[in-house]
Amino acid sequence: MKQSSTVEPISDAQKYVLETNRIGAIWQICFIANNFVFPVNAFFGKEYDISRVEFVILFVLSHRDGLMAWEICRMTNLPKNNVSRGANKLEQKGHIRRTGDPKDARRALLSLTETGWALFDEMIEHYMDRAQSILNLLDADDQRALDRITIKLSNALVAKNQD
Amino acid sequence: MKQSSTVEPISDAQKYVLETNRIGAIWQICFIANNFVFPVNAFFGKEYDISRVEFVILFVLSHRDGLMAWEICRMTNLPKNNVSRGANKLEQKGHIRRTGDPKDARRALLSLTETGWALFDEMIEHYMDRAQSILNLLDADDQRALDRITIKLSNALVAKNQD
DNA sequence: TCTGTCAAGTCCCGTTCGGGACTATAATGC
DNA sequence: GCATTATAGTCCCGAACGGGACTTGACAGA
Repeated sequence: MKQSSTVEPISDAQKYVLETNRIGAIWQICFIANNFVFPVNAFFGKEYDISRVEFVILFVLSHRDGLMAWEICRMTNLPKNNVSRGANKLEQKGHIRRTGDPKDARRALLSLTETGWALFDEMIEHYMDRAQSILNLLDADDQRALDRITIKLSNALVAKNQD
Repeated sequence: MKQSSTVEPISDAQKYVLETNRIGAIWQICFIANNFVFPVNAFFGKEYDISRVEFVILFVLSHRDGLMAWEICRMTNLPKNNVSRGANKLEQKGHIRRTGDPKDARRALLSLTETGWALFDEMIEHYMDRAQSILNLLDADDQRALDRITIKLSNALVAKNQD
């Protein structure tokens, strides 16, 4: 591997940043997230013709069916026009269904169709493999601790964002 | 707060996803990263007219001066055209300087200027405040554990990507 | 029942993004 | 020395993104 003119390998510079940066774990978290999300999205885009936003919608609906678009926005921090577009595309492709709320014509409850479930089940396998191959770089104790702490932090963020 | 027709508050659905999702800590990590990065970028864009990529370049250069664009790409997973654009804009604004390598005309070493350092010092304060306000949702032990584990995982990813 | 306000979703439009082709320079092999 | 390959960086262009205006429908208050 060719090195920079500083003679120092990149991995050393990366480690230096990781270990001395002034925003601590947040930098690492963004680094890990980017390392995971970009390749996976690129793969999904090519393999399944599903964008990041579309996958997130499928993912959320696989846990709670019958959500409205704005609920998905709140749950994921995605802007509503982005979710709107994603939901429209998924509907066009037949992966989700909109059920109008008879009591409120503005509302549309989104839910996965048969083919949507089939697609999601296939995609989530790839996703899990990739996620696990990253997490397996840690030993079992650290994996458990990471899971516990990130759930705690996420829940705290949810609560914080609520008001 | 208006609730969905499912009667269930969104935060409950969010918690459910967080705790039952099949990709584990990776979902949480992406969630936390997005929760942090989006608002901060929006703020920086307005307040300092600095995009995400530009800030990342400043951030990396603040740790290791005199890097080349491709090294920043490797360190951050950003595509090279994006870094190229960011570096050009930062140069136009006078925040970084390109020093041509006399031995290799293709190479240009990037380094922060005085004004670049001044800008970065100001921005990093905001960044640290935001990061800390999120991390402080955890107790001191968990903060330490999270830092330790994410550093370990990041370093492992760096090593994995190397080959 | 009219009017003002709010809420869900869509549309418009300028910006950012990123894959891949391309340019320019250096290194390598014969 | 010349042809080939590799490397650093830029350019082009279509796709994705997101702020904010807009549309439509619901609802509260007088």
